[in-house]
Amino acid sequence: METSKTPKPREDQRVRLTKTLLGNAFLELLAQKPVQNVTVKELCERAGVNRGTFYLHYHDVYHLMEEMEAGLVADLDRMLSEMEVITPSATEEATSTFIHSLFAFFEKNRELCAILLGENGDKKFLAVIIERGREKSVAEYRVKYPGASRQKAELFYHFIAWGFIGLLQQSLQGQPSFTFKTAAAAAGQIIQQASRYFET
Amino acid sequence: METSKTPKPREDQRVRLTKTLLGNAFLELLAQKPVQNVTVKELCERAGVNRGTFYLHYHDVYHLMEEMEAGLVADLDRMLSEMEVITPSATEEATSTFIHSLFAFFEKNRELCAILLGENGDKKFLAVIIERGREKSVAEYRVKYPGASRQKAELFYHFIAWGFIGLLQQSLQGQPSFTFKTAAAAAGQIIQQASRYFET
DNA sequence: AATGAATTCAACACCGTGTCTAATATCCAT
DNA sequence: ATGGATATTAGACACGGTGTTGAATTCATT
Repeated sequence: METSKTPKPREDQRVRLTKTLLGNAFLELLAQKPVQNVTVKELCERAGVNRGTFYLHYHDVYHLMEEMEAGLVADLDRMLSEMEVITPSATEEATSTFIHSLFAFFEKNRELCAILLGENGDKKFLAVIIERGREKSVAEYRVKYPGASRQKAELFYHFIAWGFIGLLQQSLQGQPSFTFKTAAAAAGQIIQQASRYFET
Repeated sequence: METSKTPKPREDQRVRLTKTLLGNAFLELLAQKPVQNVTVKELCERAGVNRGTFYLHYHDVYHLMEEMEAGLVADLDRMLSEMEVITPSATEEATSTFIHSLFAFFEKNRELCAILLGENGDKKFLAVIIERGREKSVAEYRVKYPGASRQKAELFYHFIAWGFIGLLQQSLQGQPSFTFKTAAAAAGQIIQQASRYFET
């Protein structure tokens, strides 16, 4: 038998079209108002799609949003696994380029990410993003700093991850003094210094 | 004339009652479902308050939520101004106790904070909290590390603030390994190490 | 006790929702 | 290219929550 799962017959062209139309219209609306104020009616009108068609694919607006998030997370996972090259002896340069790659990823998907991470954003998305990097990062820390307890590594990771997202979020919101480059550089340096926490 | 502003005739007992009833019922519901699924109807039924009365005080559920947030922020501001004692030469202990105080504050208002900072929480609240501490903290950094540029201080603050909230949020969610004490201690140590960023 | 204000109750039109049907348009495989 | 399958459309429907109103009533304050 061939790959029993995910034969991926590639979605019908019509479906892809309507989904794209809905997605674009959704982004336009989210740039104006929070999700909870986006109505299926106006969304479909803007997209030029029949309201009934929407319900053929999604339960409600939140379902649509989740699907878009899922796509983004899938891309992120793909990127992370590509640089899976485990770095037990991660040099400062390695982590630096890693951080830069992350920033680049979010920069590439700027429009959606700015919305999901901005005010009116979805905190679940934030939680998922952070959870995605947790296991791998904690494992890496414990290799790098053998003396550290699991709890210590977890505490450190959460602090660092949130801090990272904080700078990233500021960049995405278009703060002029928070360029992607400067923010990424700062994140790298701060994290490096903070790592001394393990020598406590 | 007496204090022209905020004569504070103290709200009528009746409105205080209805507001507390609504507030409590709101918290109960928020523990079960996200805000966007809370309906005015069920909220009033649970609170034992007439639906018309609700509209006498609030536009919608979000208005109610904002008022509760505002109260919390006001308390926080009060607490911050009380320890206004500017610490140009802030010792490690001073910042440590400061962090501990912050954790204590959130612990005291645990129920509401856990909701506002948890999944389904309000990202605006997070933004407000962080903005509240920004100016003062940045100013303090620039006194402590005279060589640091404003931008550098801002970058550092955002990273630290988000990291702090990250640990706090984990504690509030009741992660067993993230006690308030351990989380506060970790935050203090990590921040202390990270401060070396200014010596870069 | 009297005044003023807050609450209640019922009713109202309005709007978005979610579902359904039949008709139409479009895709995909043969 | 033609077929059958499938997606989209248009319209209608009941349902439920919304936000507002008016009159009656309860309650707090003086």
